[in-house]
Amino acid sequence: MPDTNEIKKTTFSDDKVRIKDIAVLANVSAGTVDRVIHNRGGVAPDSKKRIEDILQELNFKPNRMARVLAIKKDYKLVVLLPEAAQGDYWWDIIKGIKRAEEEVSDYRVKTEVLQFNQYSMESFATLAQRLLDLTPDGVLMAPFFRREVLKLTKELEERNIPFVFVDSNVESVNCLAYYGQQSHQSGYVAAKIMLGNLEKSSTILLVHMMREGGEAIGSNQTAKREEGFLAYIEKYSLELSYQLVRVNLHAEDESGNEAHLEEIFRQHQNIRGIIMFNSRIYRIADFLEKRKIKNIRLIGYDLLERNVQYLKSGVIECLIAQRPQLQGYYGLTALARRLAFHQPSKPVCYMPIDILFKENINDYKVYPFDVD
Amino acid sequence: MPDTNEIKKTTFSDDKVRIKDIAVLANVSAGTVDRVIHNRGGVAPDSKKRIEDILQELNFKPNRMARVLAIKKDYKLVVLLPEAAQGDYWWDIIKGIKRAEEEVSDYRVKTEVLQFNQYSMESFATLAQRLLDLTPDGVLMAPFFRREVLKLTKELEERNIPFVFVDSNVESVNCLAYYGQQSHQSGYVAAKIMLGNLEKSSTILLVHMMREGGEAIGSNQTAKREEGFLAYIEKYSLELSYQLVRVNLHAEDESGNEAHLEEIFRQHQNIRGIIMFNSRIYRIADFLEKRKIKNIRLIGYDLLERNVQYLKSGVIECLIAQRPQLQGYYGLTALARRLAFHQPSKPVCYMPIDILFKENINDYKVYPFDVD
DNA sequence: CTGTTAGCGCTTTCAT
DNA sequence: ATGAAAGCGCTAACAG
Repeated sequence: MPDTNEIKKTTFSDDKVRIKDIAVLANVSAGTVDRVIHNRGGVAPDSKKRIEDILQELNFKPNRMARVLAIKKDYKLVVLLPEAAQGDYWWDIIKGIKRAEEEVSDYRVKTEVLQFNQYSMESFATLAQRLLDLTPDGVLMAPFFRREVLKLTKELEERNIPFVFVDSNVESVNCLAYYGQQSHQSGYVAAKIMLGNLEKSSTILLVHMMREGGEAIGSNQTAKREEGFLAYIEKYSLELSYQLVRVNLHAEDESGNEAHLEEIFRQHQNIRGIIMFNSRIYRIADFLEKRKIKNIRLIGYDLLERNVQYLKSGVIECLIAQRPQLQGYYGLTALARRLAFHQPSKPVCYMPIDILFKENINDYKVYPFDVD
Repeated sequence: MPDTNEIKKTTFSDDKVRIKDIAVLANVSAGTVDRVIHNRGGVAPDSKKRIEDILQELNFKPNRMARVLAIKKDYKLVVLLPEAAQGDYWWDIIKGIKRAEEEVSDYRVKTEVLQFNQYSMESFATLAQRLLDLTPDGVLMAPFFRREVLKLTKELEERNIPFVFVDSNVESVNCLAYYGQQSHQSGYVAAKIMLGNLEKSSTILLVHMMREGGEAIGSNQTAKREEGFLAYIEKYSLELSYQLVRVNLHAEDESGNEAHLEEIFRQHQNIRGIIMFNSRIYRIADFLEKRKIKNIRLIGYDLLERNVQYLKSGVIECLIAQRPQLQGYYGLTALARRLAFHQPSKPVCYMPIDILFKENINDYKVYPFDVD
C-alpha cells in the first residue's frame, strides 16, 4: 500500500533508477548488484553493505517488466474447484480466474483447471493426485473434504508449493492466502434484513438442502451463516417473537420437496419469511410462483441467474452475494505475483457482504468482470 | 473479457508466439511485422496481407512487458480533483489513484495531482489552465463547474489528450471513460431502506446543505439521489403515508443549524427518519447524540470516518457507498492502459451501490485498497 | 568473489 | 520496401 497518510505530489521528475546506476555508485558491476538484491550470495561483505546502503537510500525498486522478461521460467498453476455450470457460483469463480489468467499470461504464468464432483470425496482425492502429478508451481483450491485437503496441503507444503484457498478457509493450514466471506457475519446481516420489519409472531422457514443419506449439503459456509442468523436472534432476544421452522429438502427429490412444502404450508398459516443459507433459494421461489403465494419475504445467497431473475421480478426480496469472481481473480493473481515477483499477500482477505435488492441489482457490476 | 461461455482448459503447452515466429512464417523480418502490427505503413501490399493473415490465424498478442520495455516514452497524467482531507470522499478517490500509480509506474506512467477548492469556480479554472500548461498525455478529473469543464475538455479534445471522469459524468462530452454511481438509483434504494418498515404517518426529514447565498451544496449527484428517493415514493404511492419535510442547513453556520433543527423538532413530534443526500449525515448524528434523541432512522451517503463511527455505534442506520477508491483506481489505470497498450475502455462504468449497516460494515474492505 | 556477456520480446533507427 | 542491429532493464551462465 502507498502511504496514503501523506499524499505527496509527484513531480514528473524522478527518473527511475536502474541497477546499472546502483552499480556505478557502488563501484561494482550490475551482476554484483543483482546478487545482493536477490541474496544469491558470493558477495564480499563490504561490497554487500555498500550496495545495500545505496539500494536503501535510493529506495530502489527493480522494473518488473524487465524482470519478467529476463526470467525465462514458465510457471504452472493448477486450480482445483468443483464442477461448474454456467450461471452458478463456481462458474463465477472460474470467470474471475480466467480474467486473471489473461492478465498474468504476460508473466509466463499458465493455468490448468481441474474440476471435481463436489459431492464425491473420491473425485476430489483423484484430482488431488492428478494435481500433484502435474508438478505445479502454485495451487488455487476450494477446500472441500477436510481430510483430503489436509493430506493435499501437507504434501504441497513439503514440496514448497504455495497454495491459496477460495470460498472457505481451513484454519491451521498455512496457505499463502484465503479469499472468501465472513459467513457468520453474513448470516447476521440476513437476519437483520429478514426481521427488521417483519410483523411479530410470524413464522419463518429455515430451509436446508440435504443429500441422500441425510447429510446437509453445503460447505461449512452454510452452517456458519445459519449460526450468524441465530446469533442475531439471540442478540435481540427475538426467540419468542418469531416461530422458526426448519425444513429439510432433498437435492434430488423434486416432487417429494413439493409435497413436503405443501405440508409445511398447511401446518403453518402465518409464514412470512423463508431463508436458505445455500444458493438454491430459487427453488423456493419456483414453488411460490407456481402456487401464486405472495407476501413472503425470501432471502437467499449468491447471484445465480435464476436467483437474480426472481430478485428482479420481486419474488425474492434480497440476495446476499460474496463476489465469487473477485475471489478467483485475487486468488490467482496472488499466486502469480508471488511466483513472478516474490510479492507477499495478506493471508486472509474477506470479500464484502453485498446486499442486493431489486433496486440495486441492475447496477451491480463487478467491474471489470461483468463488462458486457 | 475472456469468452467465458466456453471455459476451455489450458494445457500448459501453448508456447507464446513471438514476432520473430511470425516473421519466419511470412518470410520477412521482425521489423516488417512490427510495421504492419502498428499500421506504420511502408509495407508492400502482398507482404502486408500475408503477415496479417498469419497474425490473425495465430491470434497473435504482443508481449506487453517487452512492449513497455522497448518504448522509451514516459507518460504524464494529470489528476484534477477537489481538495481532500483524510477520511473524506475525495481522499478515498486519491487513495485509489495512488494505488494505481504504483502499479502503472512500471509502464513509465507518472502522475501529478492538482486540487481545487470545490466551492470556487475560479480555483477550478486556474488549475485547469495549469493542467494544460503541464502538457499531460492524459487527464483524470471530477467534472465540477459545467461551463469550465466544457471549456477544458474542448481544449483536451483538440489536443487529442484522452480524459476520464470520476464521481459524476458530463453527458455529451466524449470522455475515454466515466466511473461513478447511478445516483438516481441509489436514492431509490435509500427510499426502500428508509420506508420499508417505517410506521405510517411518520415524519421524514430531507436535509440539504446550502452554501452562503442559498445555493445547494453538492454536485448534481446530490440532486439526482433525491430524485430517485422521490421516485420511489411516487412509484409506491406513499405521498400520503409519510410527511416529508425539507430542512436547509448552512455549511458554515453550526449554531444556526442547531437552532433550526431544534425548531423543526419542536414543530414535528413524529420524526422517525432523516436522510441526507450528501456525505454530511454525521452532522445530524452529532445533533441527535448531543440531545440523546433516539429511535430515528438516519440514512446517509459515503463512508467518511465520522459516518462510519456513527454507523458502528448504531446512531446511523445505513450508509450508501460508491467505492471512491475504485473510481480513482480504475480511472487512472484506464488512462495508463490506453496510453501504454492502446487498450480501449468501456465509456461508462457504474460502481455498485453498496449498502452498509452496522452489521456488515466491519467486513467492508475494498480489497486491495483497505489491506491493513 | 566479481565482471562480462548473451539474451527475454519488442521497437526504432539506419542502411540498403 | 525491408533487413540488420542496437537497446529497454534485468537475469543467469560463464569466465576469470
